[in-house]
Amino acid sequence: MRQALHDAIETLNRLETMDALSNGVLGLKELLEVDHVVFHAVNHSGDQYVSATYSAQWQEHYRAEDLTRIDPVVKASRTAIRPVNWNQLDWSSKAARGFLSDATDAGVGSQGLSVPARGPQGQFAILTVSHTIAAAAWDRRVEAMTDDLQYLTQFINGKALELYGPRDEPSLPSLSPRESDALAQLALGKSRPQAAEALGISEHTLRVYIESARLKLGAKNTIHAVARGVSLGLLAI
Amino acid sequence: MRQALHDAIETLNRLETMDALSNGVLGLKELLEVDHVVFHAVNHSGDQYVSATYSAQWQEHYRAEDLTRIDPVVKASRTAIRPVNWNQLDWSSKAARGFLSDATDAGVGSQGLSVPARGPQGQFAILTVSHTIAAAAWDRRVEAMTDDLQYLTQFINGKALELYGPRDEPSLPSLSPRESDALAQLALGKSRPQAAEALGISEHTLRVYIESARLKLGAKNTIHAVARGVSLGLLAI
DNA sequence: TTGCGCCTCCCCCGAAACGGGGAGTGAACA
DNA sequence: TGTTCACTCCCCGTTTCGGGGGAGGCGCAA
Repeated sequence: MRQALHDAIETLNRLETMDALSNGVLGLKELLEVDHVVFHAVNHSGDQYVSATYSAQWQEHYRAEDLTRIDPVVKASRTAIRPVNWNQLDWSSKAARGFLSDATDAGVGSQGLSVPARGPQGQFAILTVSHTIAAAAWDRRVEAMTDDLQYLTQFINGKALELYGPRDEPSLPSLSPRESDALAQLALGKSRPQAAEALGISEHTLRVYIESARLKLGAKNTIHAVARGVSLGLLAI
Repeated sequence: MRQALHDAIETLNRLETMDALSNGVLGLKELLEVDHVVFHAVNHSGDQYVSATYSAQWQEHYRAEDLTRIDPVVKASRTAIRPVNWNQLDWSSKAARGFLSDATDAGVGSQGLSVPARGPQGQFAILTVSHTIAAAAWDRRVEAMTDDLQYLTQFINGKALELYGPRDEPSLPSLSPRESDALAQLALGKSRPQAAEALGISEHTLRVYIESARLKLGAKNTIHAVARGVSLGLLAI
């Protein structure tokens, strides 16, 4: 399977459009021998990019109801270091059980594994495989495929970012070390007087750096500048 | 080499302390057949964690001069999707050339490859291997080792986060969807009136969500709350 | 039935931030 | 030599923020 995986990755690597990549992702269903495969990039300027083998009906329902806001899989994956086995999610709330029930009715699969991947500018994506199978059998398959899926997910995410990326941030801003320091101090919770003191400069000087950084980031205000700095990975916090 | 890599990862996986992981990282130098290996976690509450085979003198100099602020490798890796070959960095500025000169004098190695890795809460780390070799020969080695290094880096980063993580964020906050929405709108650059309008609520209501989210995040002010929300991956932006 | 969380809305006032403006020095580069 | 960038500092009026307070309805779980 590992050689087939490597071949699949080489094939994916040659693709040059998001549509082709999307089709390539859908094709992984046979290779991975699961009911469904989903690549779900949650952050792209607030938009979402989904490539899934789920039914069009379920995908439309998910989108229309904005289920990303309450999807326990997305919630858990956002803060996960390792891949998330659906078995280990908290399904205790009524909303989560309702969601799972609706999803199962829609043919999503009773078991799943979701692998998070992150990009340099705060982008976040999940590769999910799901299957209808007994929990114990699924756990064994999960143990066998986790390493390969992590590599596959990093690769697909990297490829998606490369294909999509130039539109995200045509020209990534560069902050001077002091500009970065100024925003970082604010991001760490310091007030302006405290930030100025921490950096050994006056509040007036700090303000100049904040303003300059704000303009470079194309931000509308200081909160926006800090948010962009953090999500672009420009602040050492 | 791949079987040896897999064995090394299994050994690393059994480690239970950061010191042991650090020693394990140092030991990768022989396996990878390079002059130096460095695991450099740049974000841990603003602190840095470094495990490197560089000389103690260079490490102390790097720390004392806070060279992370100007290190072109760190700068490029922060925003990189793929591993960064030092050959492809911008060494044109005097500061960058001075840095490279000092580093080379300190025995760092003339060529390097740096692999970025990210954590769910905005953590950022780099696994760097460096070697003194001709550029063309290095490029060939890079091509051969990139996939393995990406997997190795994700693994070490994940392990480091697991070992270190409980101290980072003992209890990860959970925001209600509306709280998250409120901060997300601010993070996207909207003023409070605009954010309220976008969400279809009053400014007073928005303020309640901002305050509530701020308390849950343990933030000192709104900027801090947004920064934490973004870096913790809690905001869909 | 009670308590809690989420979502919704309002008021006052002092402190802080913002938006506009002004200025300087030193180093590096064309 | 002139320009640009980074780093440094100051003023003032207006706007926004944050800390304090108040209130309601709805749904869910114990």
